[in-house]
Amino acid sequence: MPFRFNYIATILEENVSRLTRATIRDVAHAAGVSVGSASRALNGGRNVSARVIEEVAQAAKQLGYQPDFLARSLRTRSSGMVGCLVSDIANPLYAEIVQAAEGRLREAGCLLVVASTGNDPKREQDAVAEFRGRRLDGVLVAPGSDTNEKSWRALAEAGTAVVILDRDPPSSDDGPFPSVLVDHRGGAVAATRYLLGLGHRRIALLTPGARMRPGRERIAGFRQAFADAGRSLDGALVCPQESSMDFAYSAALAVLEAPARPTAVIALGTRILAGTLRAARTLGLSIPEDLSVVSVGDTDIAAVHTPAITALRWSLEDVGRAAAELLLQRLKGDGTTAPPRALLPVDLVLRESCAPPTRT
Amino acid sequence: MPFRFNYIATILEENVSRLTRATIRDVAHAAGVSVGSASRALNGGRNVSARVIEEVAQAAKQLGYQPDFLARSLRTRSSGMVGCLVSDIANPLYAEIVQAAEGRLREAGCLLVVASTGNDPKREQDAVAEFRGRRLDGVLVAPGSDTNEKSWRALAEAGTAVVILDRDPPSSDDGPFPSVLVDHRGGAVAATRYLLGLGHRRIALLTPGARMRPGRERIAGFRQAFADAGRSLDGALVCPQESSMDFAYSAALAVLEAPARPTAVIALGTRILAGTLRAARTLGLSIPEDLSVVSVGDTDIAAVHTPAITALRWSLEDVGRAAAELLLQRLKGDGTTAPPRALLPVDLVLRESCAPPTRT
DNA sequence: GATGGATTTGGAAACGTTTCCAATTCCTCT
DNA sequence: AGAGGAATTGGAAACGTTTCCAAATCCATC
Repeated sequence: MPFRFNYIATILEENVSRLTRATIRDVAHAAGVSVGSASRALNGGRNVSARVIEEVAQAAKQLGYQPDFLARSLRTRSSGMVGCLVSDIANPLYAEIVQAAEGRLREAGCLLVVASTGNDPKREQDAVAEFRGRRLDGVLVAPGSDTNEKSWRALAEAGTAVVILDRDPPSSDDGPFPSVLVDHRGGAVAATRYLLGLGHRRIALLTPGARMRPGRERIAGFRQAFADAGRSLDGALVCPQESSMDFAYSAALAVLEAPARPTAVIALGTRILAGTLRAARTLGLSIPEDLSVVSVGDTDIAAVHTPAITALRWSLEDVGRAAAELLLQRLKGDGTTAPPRALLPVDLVLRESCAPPTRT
Repeated sequence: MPFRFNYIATILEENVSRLTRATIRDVAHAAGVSVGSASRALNGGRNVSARVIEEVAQAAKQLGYQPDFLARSLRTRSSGMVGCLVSDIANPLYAEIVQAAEGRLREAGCLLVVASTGNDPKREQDAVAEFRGRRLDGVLVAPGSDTNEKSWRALAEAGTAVVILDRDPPSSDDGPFPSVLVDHRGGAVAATRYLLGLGHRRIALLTPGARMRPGRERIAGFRQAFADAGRSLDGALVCPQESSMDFAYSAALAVLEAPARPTAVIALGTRILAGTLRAARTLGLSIPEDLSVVSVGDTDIAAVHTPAITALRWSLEDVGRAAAELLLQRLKGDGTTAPPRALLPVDLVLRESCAPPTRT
């Protein structure tokens, strides 16, 4: 059928000269069918004859046809894009989650757009609005603060599927969102119980604060482990603090210089761990003889340090993938079922940084 | 004008009941103007009377109108989105770049979509095609391999603005892309010269290989510093190697156990640094007395280690921001000017891990 | 007050899809 | 062979914008 080839040649030539891509109209024309049929043939092939599918596929291939997702999205009201909103993408904690989520979403043909908020509620709300304007199909979000009502409201009103990353929505809000939670409480219990089991009684929990779910849960777990063991907890040993490096150092120093110095420390986060290790060195405390250390979060530093630091570990990859999964499920499903909730385990990785306390 | 308020009320009611958002048509109708005028009034206000602008703005506000970016993009052929393609977003190296780029792009009203390729050329090309299909305005990309012709071709044919992150396109290709490069060579020269100046003669360069620009440039800088000093370079001291943690450890071990063991090591990357430090510990070599160490890349480990490790540092934030800047410039401009090229400096951060070699 | 140009306006045509609807074709069964 | 239903098809209407074009209005000048 020379006609078709001529036609294709014509279109190709036009495209080259105009620097414009082939549209489905070109494909349809080249295949000698209507636009509607071409569309049907290209998508799934519901209600099209095999012949048409074949013809269209061939024409599409010859023209190098690539569908325009924008146009499709406009029509179908689904952009095939998902947003991820975290305070700081550069934070390895979030970076790995983003990475894993992107992987799963790509399998489903979704793109992931990222935005960091720098913990600014204003920017959080702006980003949600922006996402909404772009008709993103869903959002993975770790609000910078659990308690900012406005942000939660913005999410509720965004009208897209939402999955929360390791945060607790204010309980009262209308229909909590699906969420992926990490069992920080269980982890803290395990770590504390372990130290108690080694014989430690004065244990310091160095935490950047209880503003958000992870911190809250860890503190709760810490207390719970003491309660379970029938031991009373010296409240002063929970030390909420800022997490800047220098501050962590001086705070750790203060704790370790106290008259009844703790014999074990649970350090939350990279910075606090680093500050603690440095403080221990400054004071000439050797680990684990003079001081046992557990890191919450298994970072490079914990793994590489000498001695290697016992750490609580959870899979960020799982968090990301579970979040993507939940979201996809939400997008497919009718959304009428109760919001699902994934709780991911935390493991205690035993290394060399803990030992029974020496009597002094 | 009760008519208008009634109308607005009607639209709002419809929207609530249909769960559909107000369109520009609604706004125009509510304001009593044509759709065209409404559009003009909402964008910039070129060729519209002040009265119309006012009316439209008010109607838009009352209806909670939010423009639909998809529709706009379809019409204007510009999606306001930029892609970022790297091997691994979770790698802190890239994560920070992404973070910075996103910040700058947001200022310009662009969204950033990310994709990681896992160093798979196939996925790289797929992603470029996907981006193209979504009509992304541009791409920031760090190809997983400098040498894969196909990937470069895919980029060239993508028809979008491209900015390369710290990679060298094959020289011959048609019109190289704008790029943001880091002066790894200069950094390597500085580090090597510094060690030579301290009196070191046997210096090992532990590198994950020369497959990509950063490695190549560092090796070149290393050689150059020797040449500049009029010293001959023992070729064996350049040790290309895989960068898995265990492998890095055993490789470092092998180097440090060699008969004429090097008195200084330049370690490229987190893993190799960690492996080197561990190997030194294993062999009972103390730093810096028995072994001087320079880290290429200023990571947590380098900064926190005891002794703190002297490191080559460059600003990932600058890389990200410069890349975004270049891309935006490219998007605004006619693109006819020569592709710009940003070269970012590398600094040697002096810490405690280097000293003159002891005569043994 | 008519003339002319500049400004503002409304209507409609894109942008590239998908999907609805009616019309056509194709089977199968009487 | 004709009827009836299922499958396929073409044409057109959306989706929500921006932008083009021609018509209408304005304002100053003659």
